[in-house]
Amino acid sequence: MSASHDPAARAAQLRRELGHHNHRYYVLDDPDISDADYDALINELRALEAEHPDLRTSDSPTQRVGARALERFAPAEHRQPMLSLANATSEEELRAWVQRSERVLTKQAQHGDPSGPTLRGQDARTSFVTEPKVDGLAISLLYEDGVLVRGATRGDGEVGEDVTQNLRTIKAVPLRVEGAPDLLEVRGEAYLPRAAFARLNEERVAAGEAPFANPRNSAAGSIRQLDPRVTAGRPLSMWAYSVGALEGLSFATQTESLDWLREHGFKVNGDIARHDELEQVVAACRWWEERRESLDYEIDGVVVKVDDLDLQRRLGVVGREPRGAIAWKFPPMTATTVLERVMWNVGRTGHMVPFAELAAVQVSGVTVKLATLHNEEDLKRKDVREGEEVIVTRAGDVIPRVVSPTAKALRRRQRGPVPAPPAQCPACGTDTIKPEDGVWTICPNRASCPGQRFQAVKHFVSRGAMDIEGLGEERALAFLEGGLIASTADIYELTQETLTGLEGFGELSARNLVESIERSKGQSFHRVLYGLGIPGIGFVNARALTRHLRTMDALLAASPEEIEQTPGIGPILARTIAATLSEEATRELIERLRGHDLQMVDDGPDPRAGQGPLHGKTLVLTGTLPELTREDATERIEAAGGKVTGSVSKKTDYVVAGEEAGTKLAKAEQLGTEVLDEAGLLALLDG
DNA sequence: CGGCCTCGAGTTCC
DNA sequence: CTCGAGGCCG
Repeated sequence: MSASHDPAARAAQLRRELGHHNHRYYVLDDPDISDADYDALINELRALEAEHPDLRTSDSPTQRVGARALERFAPAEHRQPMLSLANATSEEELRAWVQRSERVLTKQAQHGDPSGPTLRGQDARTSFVTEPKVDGLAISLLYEDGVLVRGATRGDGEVGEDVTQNLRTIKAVPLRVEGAPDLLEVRGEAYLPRAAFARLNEERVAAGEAPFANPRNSAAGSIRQLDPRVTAGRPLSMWAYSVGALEGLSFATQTESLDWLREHGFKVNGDIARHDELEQVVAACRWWEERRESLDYEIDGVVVKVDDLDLQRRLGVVGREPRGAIAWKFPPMTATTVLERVMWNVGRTGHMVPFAELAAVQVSGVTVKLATLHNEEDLKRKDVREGEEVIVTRAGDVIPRVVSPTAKALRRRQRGPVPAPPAQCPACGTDTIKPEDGVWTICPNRASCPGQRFQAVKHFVSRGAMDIEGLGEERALAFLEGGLIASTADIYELTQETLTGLEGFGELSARNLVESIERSKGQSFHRVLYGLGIPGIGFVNARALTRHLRTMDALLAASPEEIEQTPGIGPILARTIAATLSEEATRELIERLRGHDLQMVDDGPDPRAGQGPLHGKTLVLTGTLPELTREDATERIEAAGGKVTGSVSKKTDYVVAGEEAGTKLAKAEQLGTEVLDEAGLLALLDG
């Protein structure tokens, strides 16, 4: 067999052979030739393609390493939205989901839908498929006539990023699918095997580079590399788990589609199983959880799907979540480590806030060194001591939290003292006090404690208050320490001249900051009031007060009794608010801000005037909406007479669910609260 | 009195 | 997002 005879035929043969070897090696994990022999084949093909550029095809194995770097990724619109999944965190929720699915199907069947679901006996019953929920990056692969034409990330579910060049470098991604229908979209999870991740990190450390925090992050980061050669250097793999858009072929069940994918060169997890009974589903979830640590890939749960694809479609979509599938999430991971020290911070209102310094430990994929201890009472209740072992978790899988001492720590005969709040404020050294009836030890130096002032400035510039872009935590601290500002009002006296030349400031950034400070003067009165940081006036109460009393002058002149007339404000809050407002320091701050033309009058709609379409309705927002920001949505709901609260209860009329809706959506389902997506909300707003 | 709500605070990733 | 404390309201 000589290349000189017929280059085209030889090239085709090499491609076929290399495709076979790639599949054996990367998908089946069972190579049948040596690496050297493989290299010889690919080099021969490269040489051939270099000599005859017209022989180079986009599905050639040599094209797995893209040639040039991109400037940024093009948007890639999904043929079918890539939805997120509802979560079940307990067996009960999983059972509830199964029962609910079957109930919905039964109801549809009873309504005599002629093409209704298959019934077995009285109730609609179906089989379920359990699949590992791999912690990686969801991707979509689009094949036209069997050739990979586009690979995309999930993005917002509607539009992702075109990362075709990078996905081509993944050996488990077939570039060509023999016997594929006209159009085929395969969905899967790109991930970095644990062993490969460990190796990669060793190499990075050896090369003096920072190691990656966890396989998930490095997989996501690798795929979003602009230069595909970097991606090619990362040993990524991919599990295929479903078929999206499809033309020229159809599947009756999830199982059938997975079998097809497996037979056509995709890597499909071999432990995916089908079950007829709920008990088997639960058992499978437990089985995965037990094996979790021993797998070569990270999983954070199990996806349970209704096997019958027609039934899946019938179950429909609520919010952004298909009802035909659910993610059974493993309980948040905990870890054991040593509580090295209990430290204290000063909160905005002067509270001493304890936090834990921990011996660094991995908790569900990230390194944790600090964790909240909440407050003094909580600290006492938890019964932890410095130098002892504690259990750490991540609340909502995000915020590190000390749960309790370990059993071992509790068994110690001689335990250290219960950590006590400091006698002096850690920020200003003033003697702390603990009011008789209070839970918190406080720093009484409200006016000039640098800790409290920092918190006050941080709060004032924050997103919910004046939202001053370019003035974050770090700069606020630098300005305070540099003596540039002493209070929030001083922010409005910063000029381009004072800023230019300061550490980190050029002419441009100085101008930008001055501009955004100027812009913040347009923020509405309720934001200003909230920004003052008066105890008891959070975002909601600020809104209520400005609505009710309309102007700063009216508020300053109001007696506690008058303030109490505001909906949501009772006698206790009214008294403390009036007291704080009458303090000299508060008055002075307000007058200075007024001097800088901040809004002191509510120009919003008078709630008594309009009766909007949402009048008297309570809504809860959860997840990320496709278009509206949370603030926009809140504003529009309120303009329509509705109220937005933070948690779902019996009083909630609607839950508006977006991307990655959390527990609130689950709660809504449980209570039977009506769930809307953004379009549904907009429709309501229009009446 | 009990349910519901708001406030205030923390932290890590990108 | 999540939690505890505690105020508000029916």
